[in-house]
Amino acid sequence: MQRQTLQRVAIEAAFKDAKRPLAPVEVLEAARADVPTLNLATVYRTLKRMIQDHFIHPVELPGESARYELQAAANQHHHHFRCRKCDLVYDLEGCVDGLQSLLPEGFRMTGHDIVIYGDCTACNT
Amino acid sequence: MQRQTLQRVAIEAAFKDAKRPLAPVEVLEAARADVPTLNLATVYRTLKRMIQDHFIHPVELPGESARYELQAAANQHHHHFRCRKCDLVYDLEGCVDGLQSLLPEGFRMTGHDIVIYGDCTACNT
DNA sequence: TTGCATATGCAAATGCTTTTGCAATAAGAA
DNA sequence: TTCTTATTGCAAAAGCATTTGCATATGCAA
Repeated sequence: MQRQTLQRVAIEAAFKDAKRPLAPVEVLEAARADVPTLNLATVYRTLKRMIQDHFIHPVELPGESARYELQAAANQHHHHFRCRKCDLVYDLEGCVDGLQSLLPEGFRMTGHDIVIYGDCTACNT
Repeated sequence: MQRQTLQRVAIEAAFKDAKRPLAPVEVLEAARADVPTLNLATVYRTLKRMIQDHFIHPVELPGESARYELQAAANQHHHHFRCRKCDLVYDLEGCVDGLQSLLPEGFRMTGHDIVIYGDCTACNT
C-alpha cells in the first residue's frame, strides 16, 4: 500500500499552496521548505504517482517542459497565463467563443488550448 | 558569402510546397525527394541559417519540439490546428475576440497562442 | 517493538532533440 | 579551368528533462 511520507505530504502541500501550475523544480524548491533533503528524483516519482492517482494533471505550454496542477483545478475548463517577466504560469477562468469558426471546411474540433502572454500583477507594479 | 546549394534549394522548396509548419525530420524527408543524401545535421544547420535570414520562423506547440514555417506565413497573425490522427499541423486564418476579458485585474496581455486539436479533412474522410 | 515492504537519496543512465569536429565536396569568383 | 572557402555527411558529443539501480532509511501492520 501507499505510504504517507513527509516528502509526499510536502509535495501535496506545495500544490495546494501554489494554486497554479508548477514545474518539477518549482515543486522541489517549494517542498524543500518542509523537507530540506527532498530530492528531484523523488519529486518525479511522486509526480508520476500523483498523476496515476488523479491528484494532479500535466499542463503543457508551447516550447516548455511540463508543469503540473491539481486535478481539481483541471476539472473546470480553463486556460493559462504566462508572465514574460517572472516566468510564472497562472490559471485563467473562462473561455472564448468563435473558435469553431476558425476551422477550414472538413476539419473537426475536439479540443483547444489558449495561452496568454504578458506581465502579471506582481511584475506590473 | 552564402552559397546556393542543392540541399538549401531543396529545403526551401519543402517549405514552399508544404504550406504548413514542418518539423526538422519532416523537412528532411520532404527534401530528400530532391537530394537523397541530405543529412539531418545539414537540415538543422540550414534551419538555423534560414531563421537568421528571416526566411522561416519557429512554431511551438504544447509538449512538442519546434516546427518551422515560412516567415511570410508568420507575418500575418494566425494560429494552428493539430490533427490528433495524423499529427500534422495546419495554419488557421483569423483570430477570436474576448481574450482580454480572461485576464484578472492587473494583468497585461502582450501576446497569445491558440491551438485547436481535432481531425483534419484528410483523416475525417 | 519488531519485521518488512515501500519510499528515499544519490549517482549513473536514458531518451530525445540539437550541435559540433573534421575530412571530403562542391559553389562560384577569377 | 583553377582555386578558395563555404557547405556537406558522418559520427560523436552536448544539453535537456526524466528515469532507474541500489543500498539505506522509514512508514506502519502485527
